[in-house]
Amino acid sequence: MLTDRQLLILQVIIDDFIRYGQPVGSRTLSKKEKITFSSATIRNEMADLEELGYIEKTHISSGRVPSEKGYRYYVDHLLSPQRLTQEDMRKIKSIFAERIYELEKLVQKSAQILSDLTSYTSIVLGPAVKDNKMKRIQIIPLNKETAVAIIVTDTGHVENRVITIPASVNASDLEKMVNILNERLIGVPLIELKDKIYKEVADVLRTHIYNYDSMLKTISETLDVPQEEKMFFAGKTNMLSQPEFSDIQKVRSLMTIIEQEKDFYRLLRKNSKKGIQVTIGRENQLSGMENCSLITATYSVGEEQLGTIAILGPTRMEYSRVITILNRVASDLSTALTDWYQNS
Amino acid sequence: MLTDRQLLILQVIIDDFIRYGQPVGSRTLSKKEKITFSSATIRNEMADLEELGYIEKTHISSGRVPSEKGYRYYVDHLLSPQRLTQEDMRKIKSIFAERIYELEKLVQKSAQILSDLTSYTSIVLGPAVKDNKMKRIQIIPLNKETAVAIIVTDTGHVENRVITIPASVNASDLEKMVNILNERLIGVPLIELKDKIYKEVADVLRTHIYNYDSMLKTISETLDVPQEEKMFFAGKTNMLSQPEFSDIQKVRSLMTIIEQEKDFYRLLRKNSKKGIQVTIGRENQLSGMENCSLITATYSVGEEQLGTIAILGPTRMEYSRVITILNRVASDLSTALTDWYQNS
DNA sequence: TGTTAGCACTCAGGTTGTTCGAGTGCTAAA
DNA sequence: TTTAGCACTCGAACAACCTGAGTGCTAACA
Repeated sequence: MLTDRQLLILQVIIDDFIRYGQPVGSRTLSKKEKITFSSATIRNEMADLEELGYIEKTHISSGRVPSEKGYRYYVDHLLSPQRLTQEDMRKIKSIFAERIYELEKLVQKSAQILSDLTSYTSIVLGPAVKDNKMKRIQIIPLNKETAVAIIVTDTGHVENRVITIPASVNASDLEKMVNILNERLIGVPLIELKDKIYKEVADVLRTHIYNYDSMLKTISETLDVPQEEKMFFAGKTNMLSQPEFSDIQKVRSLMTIIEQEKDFYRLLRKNSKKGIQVTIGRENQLSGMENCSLITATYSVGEEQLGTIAILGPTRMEYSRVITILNRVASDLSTALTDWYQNS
Repeated sequence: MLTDRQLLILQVIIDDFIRYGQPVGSRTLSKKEKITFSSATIRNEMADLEELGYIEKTHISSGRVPSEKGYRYYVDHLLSPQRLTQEDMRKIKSIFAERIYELEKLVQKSAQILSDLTSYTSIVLGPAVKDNKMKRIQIIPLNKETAVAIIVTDTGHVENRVITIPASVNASDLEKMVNILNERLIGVPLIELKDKIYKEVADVLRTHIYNYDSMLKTISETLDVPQEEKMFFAGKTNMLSQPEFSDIQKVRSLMTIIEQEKDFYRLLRKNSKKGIQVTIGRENQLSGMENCSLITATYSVGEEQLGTIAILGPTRMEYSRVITILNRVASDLSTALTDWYQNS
């Protein structure tokens, strides 16, 4: 186990490194207020800390730099709690300044403000459409072959897609079907729609509609709702200002990951456990993210978890500040949404 | 005026520089097949070309590099026409491989393929929603205060927004109004909707609907259609692979512009004259784009111009190839869309 | 008169050597 | 156990030097 003094030194090293981005030497440390012993003592302790894997040297006679293990320990045990400034609070409140009517807009704005506050990149995983409840289905013919299918949910979200209509289906049948669907399916979560149709509505349809079979295809096309939550980015270019990304190679590999979205989405889903999650450097298991840390928090309505907000920054990230901010935004977001859902 | 020999030299210099990205010296030039005279002669000619402002030196004893004026002349007079390879043609055709049902998807795919083909960044300005014609309006109440307003256009595009409903408006009035709007406004371009309402539909509404005045707000909220075309990017990170962007500063300022979208949109609109438009370096009048050129082409249905496709690359760009590709894609896109509009 | 060979000159970029400062580890004394 | 002192290491910054690619100019040539 680490001694108290070692912990102190580890903490001060990481704090300093996060602040200035330069390897920290024993002399610098000895000048810190909290540190009452000499640089030689510090050197001895640092040698031990290095042997244990918490800090590293960039070259043989350099100051020390936190290792991933060091950051991990720091995040788990050494974080000094932060208070938000007035200014920070003001910005966070500004997310909710206007009355919200659309979830997506709110979520997008949150991402924007988060990246503003932190100067890192922020990512928000939006509420999953698949959990919204059906409010209304509408099919509007465009011409002989095609129509627009529209599904409105209880949250005001609108899903729409262009579908093909089999030649054998006529307009009145279509209308009848839409009516039946609207009668039977209100309040059903979108993800369950397809299931429900086959189990409960099929019989009714068969008796009322002549062309039931050829209509099946149309129905299932219509109800093909995207499974995945939308991902909103803000401040993608913020990372370019971080000194660790002065190397164009690193920038490229990171940007490629962000641009691809798919792998990144999966990574975010993995982290979507409740509360604050921190993954550091290679813990992310995505090449190109070796120098990055990801901090995620979840927001919810009542007990139901709705989505994830996250900050992507360099491993040398202001963990404490970011965690405080994320916590705050996530909880404010949850409160606002719970309110909103109750009133609608 | 430039002599034929000077033109030849200018052309070969630019061709070579575009290919290899290195300043071109007289010795290198003298070895080219097309060039039959000695390096000393070339040096004399280059001195003249430099004096006239077509080429520049990077330092006192370096080879020559095209100036913006040089590129401008090259693009206007010296482009050697290119033929597309089989592979290029195949990729372009793949845009139209699947039957298209939604304009936006097609346009997005075009952007993707364009950036693939060129390794530059591509931007597509989508068809303006405001020119689409009204097919159906729908207002679906969510709760006492709010409703979703949906406008479907003849192209299958769906616009939707959440609106507030004044307490004084009741459901049946709302329904009545929607019916009247649907009767009177089918086929009207979205941009004209608001106008039309006040001029032609207002009277009908006033006589049929009790709560006309308080409903005005609802109507105008509903019909507030975005004026601007959507902008689709593809290959944003491609620029990172260009050697001229090995400097992180340049990358940052360029990315910031791309990220902002607003200025960029305006720039693209300025270039939306018919045919191929090339703006080189500072001609773009956007700081951060000094090292970039923008090539745009427009696509249309029949005579009506619908949107713009563009390639953003370094000034040292393969103008000839890009122009050929853009021309091709724009014309194929126009043909496909004209077809599509006729059949619907 | 236009073209070319030759030559002196310039400069970027790579290599090498040097110095400086920040840092280390080790040892011996407190 | 802590600390002062010292020898040592290394990176970064800098100057000196060399090389190669390139230029401009001049004088001779066709």
